[in-house]
Amino acid sequence: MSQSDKLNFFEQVYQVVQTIPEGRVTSYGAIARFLGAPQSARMVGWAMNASHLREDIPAHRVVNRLGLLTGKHHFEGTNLMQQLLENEGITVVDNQILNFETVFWDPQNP
DNA sequence: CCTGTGACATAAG
DNA sequence: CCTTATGCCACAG
Repeated sequence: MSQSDKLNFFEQVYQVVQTIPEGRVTSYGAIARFLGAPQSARMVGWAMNASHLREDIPAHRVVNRLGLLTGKHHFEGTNLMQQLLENEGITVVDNQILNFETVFWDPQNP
């Protein structure tokens, strides 16, 4: 293997995001760390920004480490991200996920 | 090639 | 609680 042994960073992010089960969420840092770049969480966010180019990317399940819906403005409307999360049984108040640690899903420790 | 930008994380004051 | 600053890397222009 020479060229495809290492997938693009974006692809890796999408792979992980698609693995997030319903009713669960994860953080950019957790994904970055899973990919071996704990200090490159921004790349995850950047990948999510381009997630609209992909399908089946539940970006609403990815929030920052505080459980804050920092990227909700990238969804249509003003509360679509929250609606999607609540639709999966996640409670969101003031753009923040309640019981974040309870619904948190670690790609390295499912 | 260089610069700006970004849905983050962490540290410091 | 707040704002700054730094690191990290990919991409657009």
